Amino acid sequence: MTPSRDPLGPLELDVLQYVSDHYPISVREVATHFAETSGQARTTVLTVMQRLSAKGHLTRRKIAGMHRYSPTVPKSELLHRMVGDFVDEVLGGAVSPFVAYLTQSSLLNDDEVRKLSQLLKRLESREQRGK
Amino acid sequence: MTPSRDPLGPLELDVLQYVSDHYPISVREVATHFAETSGQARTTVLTVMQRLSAKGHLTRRKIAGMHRYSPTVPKSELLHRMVGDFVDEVLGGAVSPFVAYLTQSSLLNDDEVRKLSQLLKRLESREQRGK
DNA sequence: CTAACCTGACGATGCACGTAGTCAATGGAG
DNA sequence: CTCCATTGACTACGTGCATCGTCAGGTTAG
Repeated sequence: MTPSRDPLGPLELDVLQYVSDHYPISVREVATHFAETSGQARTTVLTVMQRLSAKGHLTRRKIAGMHRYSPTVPKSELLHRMVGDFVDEVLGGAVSPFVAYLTQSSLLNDDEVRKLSQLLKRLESREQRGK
Repeated sequence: MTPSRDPLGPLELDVLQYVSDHYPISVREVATHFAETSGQARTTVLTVMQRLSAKGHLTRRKIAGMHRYSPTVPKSELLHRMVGDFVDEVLGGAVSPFVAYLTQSSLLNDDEVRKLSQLLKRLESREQRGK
């Protein structure tokens, strides 16, 4: 099942990302992590993961008597979609505000500037070939 | 009052942005717009705007017998904060996913590529002076 | 001045998410 | 085989947002 484009809540997002970084993972492992970092109860994490599964963001297989969860889409695609949704819904499709954000903040390190530079070159050549 | 960093719901966000683009604006005008575009009732818009005011995102003055709303912060700052929140909360502070997103999509038009280019120049010179 | 109309305050409902308890099933230890 | 610990399903509740109705008070057209 393809994940729906439902807006996820903050905890759902955190859990999904954690699973994406550690799959295949059991509820217990995820619960332990979130119990330590944010203090949620095991059942809370379990519920969230069940909801995430119901929404199609996670799948699970029964291995050695317990469920191990994995994301339905790779993390790169997950991030891509989240960024895309943000750009569409919040920024109305315009990336300019993000560019403006970058100019005002000092978030970028040398490496990221380099990546951005490469990106730009690629974009320019692509644009010239008529998008 | 400074707006709180509460996560806003989708409609709250839309309304806030619309007000930011048309302030000072009356509830009626906003309601008419959203009635036409998304079909919400006047009272829905009114309620949302009251919540937005309560949260400190909007202020209002009584002019000619009715309230006219304005944002408490300019739109540029609003967008800046929204982008910042998104980067922090969803991307965990890393802008790389954003860059990756840009490389894979054809969202950028010539103008935005140009802006990006200028941004990059500024960034490079800044980086060289040791951030 | 008064009635119709507009405006805004309040209240009510529904749904989604965060939160977590309880209980049943399952699997492993003796 | 039986008992305990782990696991997961189900249920429940509080809060926040979307939704809108109602009603009172203010404004305006006659």
